[in-house]
Amino acid sequence: MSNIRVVAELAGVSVATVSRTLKQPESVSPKTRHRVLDAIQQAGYQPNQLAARLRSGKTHNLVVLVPTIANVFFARVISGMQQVAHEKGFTLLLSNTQADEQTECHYARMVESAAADGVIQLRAFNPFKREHVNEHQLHPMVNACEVLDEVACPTVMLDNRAAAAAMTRHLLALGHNRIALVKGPARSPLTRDRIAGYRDALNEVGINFDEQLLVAGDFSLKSGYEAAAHLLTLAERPTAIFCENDEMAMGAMQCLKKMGLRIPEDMSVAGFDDINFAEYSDPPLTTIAQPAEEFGRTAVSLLIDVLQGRVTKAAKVILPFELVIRNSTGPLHKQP
Amino acid sequence: MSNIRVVAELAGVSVATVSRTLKQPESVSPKTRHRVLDAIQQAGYQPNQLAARLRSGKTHNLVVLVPTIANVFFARVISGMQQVAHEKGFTLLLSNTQADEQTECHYARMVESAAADGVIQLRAFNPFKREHVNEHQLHPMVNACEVLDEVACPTVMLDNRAAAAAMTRHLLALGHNRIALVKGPARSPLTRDRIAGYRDALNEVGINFDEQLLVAGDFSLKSGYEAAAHLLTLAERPTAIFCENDEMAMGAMQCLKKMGLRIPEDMSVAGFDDINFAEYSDPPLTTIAQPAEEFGRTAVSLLIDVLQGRVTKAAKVILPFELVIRNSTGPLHKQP
DNA sequence: GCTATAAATGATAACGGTTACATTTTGTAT
DNA sequence: ATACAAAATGTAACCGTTATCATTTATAGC
Repeated sequence: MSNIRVVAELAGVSVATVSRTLKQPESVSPKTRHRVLDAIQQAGYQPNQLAARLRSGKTHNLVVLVPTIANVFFARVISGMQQVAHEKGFTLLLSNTQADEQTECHYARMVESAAADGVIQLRAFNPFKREHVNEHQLHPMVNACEVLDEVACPTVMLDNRAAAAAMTRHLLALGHNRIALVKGPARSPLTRDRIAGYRDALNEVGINFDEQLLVAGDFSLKSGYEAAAHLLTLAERPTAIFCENDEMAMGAMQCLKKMGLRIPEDMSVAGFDDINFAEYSDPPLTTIAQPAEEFGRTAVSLLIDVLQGRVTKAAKVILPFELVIRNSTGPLHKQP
Repeated sequence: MSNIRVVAELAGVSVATVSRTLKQPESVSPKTRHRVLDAIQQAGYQPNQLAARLRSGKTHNLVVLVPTIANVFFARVISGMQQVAHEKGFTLLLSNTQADEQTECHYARMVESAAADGVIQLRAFNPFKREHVNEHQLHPMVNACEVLDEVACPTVMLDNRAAAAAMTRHLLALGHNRIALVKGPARSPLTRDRIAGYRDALNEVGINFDEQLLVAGDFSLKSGYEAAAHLLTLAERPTAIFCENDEMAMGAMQCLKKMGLRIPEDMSVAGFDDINFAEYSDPPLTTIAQPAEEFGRTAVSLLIDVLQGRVTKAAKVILPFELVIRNSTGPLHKQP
């Protein structure tokens, strides 16, 4: 592999001139510029990024900590990240952490060991050690999707509370007054906020919160199925099930249909995220649309701003949601 | 950020000894080892990877070229890759190429510019320039999922032809003799192989191939929907639809149900991949299960072997598939 | 105590760029 | 032609490691 010295010799100039030809072409006279470019061509020269990065101290790598890539929503978020990263000359180092804190810390440490410039964390966990926390200094990190409130860190989020309230109001407006909520992972702030929104909406119309109607889930199809199965065993069944993501809603629908219930006549079902499959489920799913790709795009762009010193405050960017009403929710039908 | 010199001074040894303490601890006497480790601790020293990589010429980065991360199947493949990469101390540089050749070449060039050691390509396209092809030298590349036959390159694949034949035989055995096939992207070898398998099975029982029953698709839910809609307009309708992936099968089912057809009584539908949603669709989808995570694991492991010179031939690893029969396929019911 | 050998450590040159500073060349005004 | 500023180019230090080779120190055998 040829290096800058070979090119310099070939062009009959110094290595500095070769470097300048590539980095600041305007500072090199047209005729030497041509000579150098010809030599580069001839030598098949590709500048060694490692060397350049070592000298400049910038890796142009961004670590992405994602709990599970196999999650359709996250896959879309990453897709958006990739787009902006590519445009701005950055590369994404992907880490599928399975929500394992040790793995997250391991990858975050790549920043300290100069293997990456910054981190995008899609989960509510701070992978940086306390010791390194400098009160007035931002970590080179951006938090997206799931809010990490303990640490001052630029964040891209949805108003989950408002979104959950909007969906709950939609169900209430259809006449439902026993609405079950299938939660996400217990510790997630996302879950907490959505529960809050759900309660807000119930309070508005004076319906008492019933603990029984809150069921644990983990965002998987299976947990949605099981949650629905559990709800059907209750003495006082709900008439609507609001799931904190679409996968669980689809799992729940599968269970309900298997038990012979019609959707939405016998039970309304709602989801959250508006994944591709939501539109194609049977019946098509009522859900909250989140701008997944936009989450990714904004997060990367924000992180680059932080790295380049253009952002110095832990700003929060709130992205809009949309209530998408399809056919899985409908008016309450009185049981005969 | 403290460097190796600071640590060396702190421990009262040379930089070489510090380096050795970390890389080959056995070559350092126990007492200096302790002294050095203490100094490292005290200085909060993290070796600079950029420097180490520049010197050693290895980046421990692998570029992954994936057409669309948002594809559920690929997401699982990447998940498997990540697992092995992490275990072996490698990092994945993710590139969502949207099947754009220019983007693919751009990322592949990272190998030449020392930003990555190798490439895993999930699509049938060679991102390396011809000029660099050395007849007897392997590219630092592994091809997975979609076979790239023009270039000698280690490959991880499924016997798509056999799998498609197996599914077609299953449908034939149920009494279907007009079986439609919804294809993937036209240029894909994967599509070509699956068509070949489909024809193999038809030939075995002496059914003539009908061009009309071959419909174009692009692996999206929408294209499955449209393909089904088209098939329903045919004068001689098929009684079964075999889609080259599960998303299209789910799109097709949505269309059929909307048109009032029952599945499988009026029309059997089969997919390919066995994504999570397949089990939870209505009805649960008959499909070909592919070991997606295993694709990823094998690909990474193979690439590392190539990089370390343990593999010098363009070996093909063929992974097993499994015919998963659920309820979307059933015996032919004669129309009244 | 004295070699011969092995083990541990040190000094220093790479790795391949970038960049501050020094030097040369070019251009312009007198 | 001369002086002087501006533009172009060259020189060499530097980024933080690792690897090679030389040197010192420990170990063993006699």
